[in-house]
Amino acid sequence: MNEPSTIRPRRITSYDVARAAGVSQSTVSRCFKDDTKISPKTRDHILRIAREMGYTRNALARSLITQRSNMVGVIATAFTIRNNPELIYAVGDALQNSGNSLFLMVIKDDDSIGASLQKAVEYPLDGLICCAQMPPDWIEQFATRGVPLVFFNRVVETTVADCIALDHATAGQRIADVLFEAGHRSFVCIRGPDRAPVSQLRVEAFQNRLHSLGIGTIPTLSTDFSYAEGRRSFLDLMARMDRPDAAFCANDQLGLGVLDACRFDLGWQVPDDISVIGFDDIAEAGRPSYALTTVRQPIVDMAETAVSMLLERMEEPDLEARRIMVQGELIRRSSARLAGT
Amino acid sequence: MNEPSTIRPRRITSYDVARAAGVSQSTVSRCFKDDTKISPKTRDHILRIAREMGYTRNALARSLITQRSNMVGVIATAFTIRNNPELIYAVGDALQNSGNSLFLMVIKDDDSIGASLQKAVEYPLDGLICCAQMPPDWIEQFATRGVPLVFFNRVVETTVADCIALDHATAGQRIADVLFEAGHRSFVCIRGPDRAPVSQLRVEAFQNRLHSLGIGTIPTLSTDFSYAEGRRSFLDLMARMDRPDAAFCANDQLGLGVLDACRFDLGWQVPDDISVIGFDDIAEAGRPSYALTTVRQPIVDMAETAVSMLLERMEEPDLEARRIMVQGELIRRSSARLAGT
DNA sequence: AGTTATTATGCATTCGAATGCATAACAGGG
DNA sequence: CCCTGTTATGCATTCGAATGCATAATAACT
Repeated sequence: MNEPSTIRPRRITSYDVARAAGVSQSTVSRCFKDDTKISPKTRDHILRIAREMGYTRNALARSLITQRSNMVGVIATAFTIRNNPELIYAVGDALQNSGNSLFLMVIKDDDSIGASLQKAVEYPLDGLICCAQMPPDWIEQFATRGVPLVFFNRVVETTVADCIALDHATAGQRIADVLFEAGHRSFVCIRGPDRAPVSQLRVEAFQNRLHSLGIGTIPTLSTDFSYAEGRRSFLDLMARMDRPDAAFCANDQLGLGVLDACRFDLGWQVPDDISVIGFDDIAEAGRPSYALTTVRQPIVDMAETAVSMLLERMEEPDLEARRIMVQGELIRRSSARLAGT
Repeated sequence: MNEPSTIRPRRITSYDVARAAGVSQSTVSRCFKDDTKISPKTRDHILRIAREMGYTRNALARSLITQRSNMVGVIATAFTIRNNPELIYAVGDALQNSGNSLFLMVIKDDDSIGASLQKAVEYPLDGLICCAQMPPDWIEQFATRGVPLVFFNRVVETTVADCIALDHATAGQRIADVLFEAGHRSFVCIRGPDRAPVSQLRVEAFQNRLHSLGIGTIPTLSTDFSYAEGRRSFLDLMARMDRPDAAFCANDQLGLGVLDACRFDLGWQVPDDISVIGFDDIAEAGRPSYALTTVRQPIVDMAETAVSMLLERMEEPDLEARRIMVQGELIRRSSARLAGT
């Protein structure tokens, strides 16, 4: 007896419009497609009535019959969203410009992706941009279902999905080189989470290069990729060792934290006492208060490329898998003593 | 003749599963709902077959019949996304925890909202959280269609939508008061975009309060709410006037820009030469390199509240409209000389 | 075993738009 | 005015799952 006091008003359907306009439902339907032939007279007539009645096409019903939802899923971790809001905007904008919509699935971290993948197939989404790690069987799954898939900054060994990523490893090496050339000989690393592939690639390449240049073990701390952790863990480390020549941080947030730790907690001069290098070139890194030397990750370009790759694959489902490696640009600022200009 | 070489494989439907399991489609359907009675034996049997065949329910088809898409729209401007990525995450997370999905519509600015609104009714979304200005006829539109609507940081005069916003005006006044009490007598304002209501509310309240305290016209510049513009426009202003006692910035990005302008471009001591105050309390404001005095906007709490308001209204469509004003907290840091502790 | 109470299942319809095919309406030509 | 060629419209079906109602199957009692 206690039914909802306000019933959601019944939706106006194409049949309602058809009836009111004295035509068939098919004719109404055709009014909203450009390609079909329909006499201008009836079209105007129907459109007027439709407007008066407040009729709008139901995208869900259309999707059911056209087999396209026009929704593209994006899976992003909390970290990605917080650190690369530009990415979300760029992807959303590009998608919308191509007539698609953005179905955003946020996940705590790479491990909690399951539910989102399930949703992606249930809805069903026309394509997926994934900024997180994905279990191989799921990759397979999307492939067999014919859902185009693009990985963003996660390199995946597969021939059934595209992938665009910064070349973290090369950049990590590069940093090792320029620091070494500039005379630095003792180092520390502040990493992100242990299983963040991005952090891993950057730091390991850095360390390996230095090893091959004859540097011994490099003290390294894992953190959660945040400013606060960067600052705290660096102080931790410095409490138990001598000041190194340089600190390499797996991303800029950590870098900023380390910079502040040096300047405000330890009272060190940067770069005279120590060189600090970050990764990403987020906006704050470029401000004079920080002037963090870093590697630029052109996130907006990458986002746009990711979307076009996806759209291409949506057109042409059996394109060969592409693997785009974007080279990061070393941005020299005053937080590090570097060789060269 | 040139048809797509890879045809998207036909989706496995409940009929397919039914046939394979030797039951009817209805029975398959019922397997995926907890509430309906079905014998454990057949359920297991069907679920096993469904899994083997890779069957997943089609959310679109379900929505068509249940009249619920389980998708909630969020409309956010580029600025909101860039400046409050936390908001996106918090909203997305809260929605997902309640069994809904996030349909994100990004817009360039408040003026380009039209297309998104159209999409919101077409899809159709079960509810809408709008972080932008919306034309009154559209508000009406959603109301008549029975689509719950919550405004975030946009105060709208309406009885048909909820709204949660920071009390920008009171906070603006408060800042005027504390600066005045601390002896500041000459001021400048760096505003955001002219039609950003948030900027308007903050700055006008600040100015009005100072006027009523006997302060004359306050030099004010409109910008685009970014660090770069804050820095640039402040320098512009300082080129044509004497140093004021205090600068009030409509948000923290501007505040950081002004701070850097003072310290790095003008060589001023903050807060000795000038007090700088921002608004929002973004992460960077709290770092020692800036230590910007500001008003905290509890964005994550607000986001969660917005979602619960929406969910409540989705349950109970004719709740009275609520208007929640969140009080900002003044965060005293070292960028301003203030009275009191 | 017979009768009732209780599940468990199936049938048929519904949601709203798109579309292939058939046909009606109309225009143009002789 | 009739015939042909277009163009515009309608009919009927489809997409995939949910659900009220009817009924078959089973369980529970005498």
